[in-house]
Amino acid sequence: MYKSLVLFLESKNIEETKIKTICSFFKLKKTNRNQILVDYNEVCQHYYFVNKGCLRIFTINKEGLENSRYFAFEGNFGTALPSFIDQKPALEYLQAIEKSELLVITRHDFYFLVHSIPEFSAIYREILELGFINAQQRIYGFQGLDALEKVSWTIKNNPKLLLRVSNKMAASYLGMSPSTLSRMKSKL
Amino acid sequence: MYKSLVLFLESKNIEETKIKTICSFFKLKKTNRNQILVDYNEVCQHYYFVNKGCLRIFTINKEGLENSRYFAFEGNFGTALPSFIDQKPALEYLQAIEKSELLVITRHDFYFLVHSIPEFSAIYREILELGFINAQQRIYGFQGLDALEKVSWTIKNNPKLLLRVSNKMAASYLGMSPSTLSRMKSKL
DNA sequence: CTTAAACGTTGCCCTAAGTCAACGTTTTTA
DNA sequence: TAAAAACGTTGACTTAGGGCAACGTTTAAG
Repeated sequence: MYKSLVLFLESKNIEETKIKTICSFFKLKKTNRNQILVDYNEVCQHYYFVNKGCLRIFTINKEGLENSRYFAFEGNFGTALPSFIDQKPALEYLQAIEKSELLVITRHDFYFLVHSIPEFSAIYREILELGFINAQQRIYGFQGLDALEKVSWTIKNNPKLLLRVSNKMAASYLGMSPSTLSRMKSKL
Repeated sequence: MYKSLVLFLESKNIEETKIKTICSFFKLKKTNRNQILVDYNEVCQHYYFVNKGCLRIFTINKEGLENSRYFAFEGNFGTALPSFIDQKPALEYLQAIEKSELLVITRHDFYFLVHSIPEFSAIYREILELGFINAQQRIYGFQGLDALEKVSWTIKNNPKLLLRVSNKMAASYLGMSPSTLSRMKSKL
């Protein structure tokens, strides 16, 4: 059941007993398609590891349009991180966009592991570093590119995205209208 | 000389002896206006604390246009972080855009402090968390906003930026042409 | 299984923002 | 301190991409 998490931790060269300890803090949670895990005004109290399915972080602007920030597929961690860190209302949604199996840890236990297991602290640091690098690439990658280039860039750098995710959600991630994304896809 | 760094560390409630230790790893470096600290193909080996002046991270795209990613003013840390982390060529520039006084620590010493002083590890984690949150806000903040709204958003969330930085650099940060930024400023 | 709602695609039109050029001002360099 | 280069602003023109609507298809709900 926790196989993918164990695999993930093994890939970080963590010894078996510590892996057992870490896993013992996670609980399995099954979700429906489109189930909301963190609501707009909620303060985020959990970190999620995707065993199966897919998570999305998004918000809705004043005109009612969605803006997607991140998709977490199998084998990745995801949560409404700014809220998780600062314990302020999320001002965004965390959603399972497919029927999913998630491994969930509470914030309390997460920080307990961060402080008590140096290797777990290193994993968290790595998550933050990767998240940061990823966000920077997205800023660089998107700034000054036209719509077609953004789509090509995403196919190259995040190939799962356009395959797993609806046209509408992908468009809201790419910062273009669904019509434009549709037109760009037909061009290549 | 290191007063602003000491103040910064004191604000994180670090005890005096550790502050002394931390400071002992930093060296003062004075730069000219527009001096490049990390070149495009260089691997970044230092972390910088801005005592006086201002740092900028930017890149240049294939059409020769600049794209600025981050500005660090007095009291902030800054470096070409993705390169610093991964030790790959930066593919971006780190530049002092004013005559500056910087406190510099080598990557080796930086990670030594991260691993040996838990409070310093926490500071690094905080830098990453803030950087991450900042990047997310920028993605949300800019996506779906028109040029005028981007400028207002930046005045609200990063008021120093438009005051300290040239029109051209600010435009390259905001992802719009200098002409457009100029026009937007005249509207408000 | 049937009906309704949401989605994806495409055509037409429109607007926000980019490009280019001109001109005055500031900064840099010799 | 004089000449050159870079910058900021503004106007005229162009264009990428958004809005809207139509239509067929897929998904959800009863």
